Amino acid sequence: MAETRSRSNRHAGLEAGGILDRAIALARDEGADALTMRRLAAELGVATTSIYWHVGNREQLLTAMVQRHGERLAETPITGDTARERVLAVARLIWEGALADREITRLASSHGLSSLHAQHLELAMARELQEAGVVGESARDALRAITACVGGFIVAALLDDALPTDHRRTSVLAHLEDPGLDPTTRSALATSSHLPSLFDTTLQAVVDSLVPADLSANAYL
Amino acid sequence: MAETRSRSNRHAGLEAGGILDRAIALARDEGADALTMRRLAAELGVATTSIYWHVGNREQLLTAMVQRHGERLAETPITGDTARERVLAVARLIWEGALADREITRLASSHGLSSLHAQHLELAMARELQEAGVVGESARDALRAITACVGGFIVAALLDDALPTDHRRTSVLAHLEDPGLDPTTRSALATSSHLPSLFDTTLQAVVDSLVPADLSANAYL
DNA sequence: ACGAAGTCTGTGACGCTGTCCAAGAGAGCA
DNA sequence: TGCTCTCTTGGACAGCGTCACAGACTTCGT
Repeated sequence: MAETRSRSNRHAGLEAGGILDRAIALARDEGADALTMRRLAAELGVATTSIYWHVGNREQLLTAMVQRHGERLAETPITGDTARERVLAVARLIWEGALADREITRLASSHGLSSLHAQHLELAMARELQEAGVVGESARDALRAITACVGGFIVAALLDDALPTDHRRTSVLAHLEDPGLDPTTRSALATSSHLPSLFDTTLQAVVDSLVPADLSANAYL
Repeated sequence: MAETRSRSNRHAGLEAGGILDRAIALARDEGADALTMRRLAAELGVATTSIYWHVGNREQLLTAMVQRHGERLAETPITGDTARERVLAVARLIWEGALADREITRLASSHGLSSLHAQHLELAMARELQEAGVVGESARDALRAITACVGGFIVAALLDDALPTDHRRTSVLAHLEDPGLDPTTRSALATSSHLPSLFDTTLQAVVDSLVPADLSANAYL
């Protein structure tokens, strides 16, 4: 009965996995800023140093959190008739997964861990690219280009709901005087785009430019 | 002789502009992390509180820095035969300007000030879009999509040279096992793409999908 | 010429952060 | 019982942004 949970509950039953889950929950529920070592320790009813013992310092904590969270993102099945469509579908999965838990994404993005966060989905995209006939350096470059654009849209979406109103891009651009600019455009710039649909059309174009059209499904092999 | 420099050198000849320039230089020369209030004050030979007096708190300092730096970015003339080409040229200007002073870009990007940083160039892009016949909400959406992709590439480039080797994306992806993946692709994933050329081809595709081809230069008007 | 008003500067503190040393408590084994 | 290994803790350290307060200097009104 005391043997079952491995050998790690010597004192307080604290283990790395539980710390990570609690950290993820804390960031998701109360924002990325709420995730401090002390706050997380308090949440666990433990001294700060215990986190260091089990997980390591803050950077290691964030890395492990993002990795763990990223594994869950890759569980959704990929749908689509052609490989080309499935490439786009994976892009959409990255996008949706990132926005579903924005605070984790924010944490990952501000610490250069986005690649780690989406690594499994990127691998899935590499597989779909291969099935579409894109391999080797072309696959590497296609993957890079697509994920760069996806990442850009994610950052844009994160900024849209976290920025103080006075330097959102809508206000920034609208407050810039330009006599030559069409008044229709000018007033449109003060409103915000519908990012999900913009994401779809833009990434469609990017994927189409990088992945050849379906040559009855056997261009390579 | 003492009247010439306006009326602002009451005590130490300190003024907002000088503080901002020094802050920009400090960030550029010694990295974004070196820019602390105390460090900047020491650099200026002044107490920290003086910065608060002239510029404001850290967020206001960063905002003013980014704004000032962004104005200089917009001084480069825009070249290109068709309006469509000039849209791409502006995108390239944003990209190159951002990478020329990476530390400032890093500062802007990590504080949600990227729109502010590139605001003048974005306005220039709006003008070129208008000349290409894209106005109103279409212009707003095109601008948004293009800048999102540009931003994504910029973030990707910043990460490439600032990340510890062990969780760069090349290592991250290469260390992921997948039996079904083509060995050529697998080894290519361990190398890094040439971002500048990838940027060009990708943004070419994005712009082409959003901006109609040149209808002998007078589609609108 | 003298004092009041306004403008700028410096001192020093507050609460917060990540980090870690050194000491202790508990379990298992001899 | 005592030794060892694993885990937990308290408390400190240096650094950060921020600001209340008091002092110094200039300018102006009288």
